[in-house]
Amino acid sequence: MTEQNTIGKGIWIDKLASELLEREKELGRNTDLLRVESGLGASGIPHIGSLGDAVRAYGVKLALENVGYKSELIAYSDDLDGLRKIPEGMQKFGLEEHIAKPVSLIPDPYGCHDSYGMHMSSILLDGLDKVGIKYEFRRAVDTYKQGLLKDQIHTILQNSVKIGDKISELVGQEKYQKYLPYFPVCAECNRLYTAEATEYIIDEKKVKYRCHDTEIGSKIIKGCGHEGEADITKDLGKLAWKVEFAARWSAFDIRFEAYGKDIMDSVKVNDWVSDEILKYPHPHHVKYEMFLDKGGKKISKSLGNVITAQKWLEFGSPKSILLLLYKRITGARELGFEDIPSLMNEYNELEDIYFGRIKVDNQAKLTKSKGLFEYVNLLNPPKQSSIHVNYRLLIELTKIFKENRNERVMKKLIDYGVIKNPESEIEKLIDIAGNFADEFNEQEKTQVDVDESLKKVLKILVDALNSKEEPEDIQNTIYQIAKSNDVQPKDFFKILYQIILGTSRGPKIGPFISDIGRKQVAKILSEYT
RNA sequence: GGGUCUAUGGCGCAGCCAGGUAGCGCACCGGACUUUUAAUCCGGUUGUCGAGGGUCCGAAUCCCUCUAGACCCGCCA
Repeated sequence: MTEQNTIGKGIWIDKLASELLEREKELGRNTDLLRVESGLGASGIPHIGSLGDAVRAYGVKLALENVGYKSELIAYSDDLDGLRKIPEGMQKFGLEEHIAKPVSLIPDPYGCHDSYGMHMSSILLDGLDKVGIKYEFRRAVDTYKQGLLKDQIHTILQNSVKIGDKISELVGQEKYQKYLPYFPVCAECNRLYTAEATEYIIDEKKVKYRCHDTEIGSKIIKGCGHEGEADITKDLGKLAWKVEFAARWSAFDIRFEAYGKDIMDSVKVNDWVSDEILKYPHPHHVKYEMFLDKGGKKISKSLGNVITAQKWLEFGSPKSILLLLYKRITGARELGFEDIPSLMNEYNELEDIYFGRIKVDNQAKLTKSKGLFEYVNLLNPPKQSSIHVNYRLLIELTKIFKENRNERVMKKLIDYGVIKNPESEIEKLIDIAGNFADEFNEQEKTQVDVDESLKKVLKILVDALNSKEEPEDIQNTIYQIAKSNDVQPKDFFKILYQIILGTSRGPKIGPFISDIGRKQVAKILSEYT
């Protein structure tokens, strides 16, 4: 790669934006405003993957602006989605009766938002706010209530036979050859999937439906038997996913939307519907892999399996999230909180490259790294480098110091020569590193076996620590005590680490004991004598 | 049935999307320091880049075929 053919800042986002622009030119569409869209689920607790969808779309918006176009991100919450499953940890709220109702019609069990759906969406929006993403928020419930999609719904229902056949051909799903791709909300019981629409009365813009028992997953949802007609311009209902995107793209004039591979088939159908039925050239796409939970690791157990932005931010900076999401788009990823430390350090490395403190010979890599750094800073990079402290070092230090943590870790960092003066920037890092240490420190309470001879030796050490010994001598003292009492120093040190740190290794023990405080250590050790 | 991704030292991974010196962490070996543990620091070893073919001056990277594994869709959204 040379200077002249670098697109934008040189990363995949720029390439995507340039593909998009090329396509728009070919189509000859107006490019005054290029809208990008991201969908938010509102039926469950938003995973960092849902955040990723919006963050990446925002990246494309930035890339478009960077080359002189106006762009806007629509964050669309599908809060007409029906509640199908009660999320982990929410069984206590008695949501059973609301199963199959649109999440925007279910009261917020936490009582802080106007509905269950809004509560969930807000968690995601809060995450976006915290990492600095700007967006225009729209809700499905308002979109349908205001009839913004009524023309598209009308066209789709008029062509339902053609669409049903095409869905069957493209993805092998035959359901829509029988039913309309539109689900009214039952006027009697407020449920969504139970109302089956069989006929569209074109002149009246109404669908006929009957509320019957239906199966979701392995559960049977009882319908109320109501038969009625729903006005698609007024009454509540929603298009099936296989056609809904297309309606929205056309109505909102969306030019770009990324999607996860799990909805690949839906996108395929929607592209066709958009192009052929609604006569709106579908937006440019990029497909991404889903984030998977780490297999076989215990880390998620205490936390539930959901990695939310909020939880991530307890342990890592907003930039670590942006780095995760902007560094690449391809490739299946197993993701866990244990990835945070390397991302924190990787950001520092990028910053060093950006400010020329690390030399990179390969011009292409240099351009890419700099570009990535700019995107992680949302194309508003800092003027000066921040102070860098290795995040893993911070975690180790915060493991050791639990009391007066900030002050003592800061002092250690100054001792080590990592920093010169206490900095508020570093204070924040110590806080989150401390959170990480507290949450993930393997408190395996390894049963420390202390036999009689060891007890004796420990007692001698406790006495020694309680005397007025100089800290410099602690290391030697321990060694001497072990040796003169026929205990292998190796074993003795190991036992000490186990008692003090809960691990079998650690920092040099003499200075370490004086860091914690001799009296304190003596007290801990005496419990084993 | 349809589709996507992954395969790189002993282990875990980066590099691939825009071809140009195969890299990192852990482990391992050696040295320094330490009164022999540990920690720290310095140095070092480890690779037919899953297999085969193609394009190219040049392929881990691009194209095709194959093998193995993971996941998604074929309820719903």
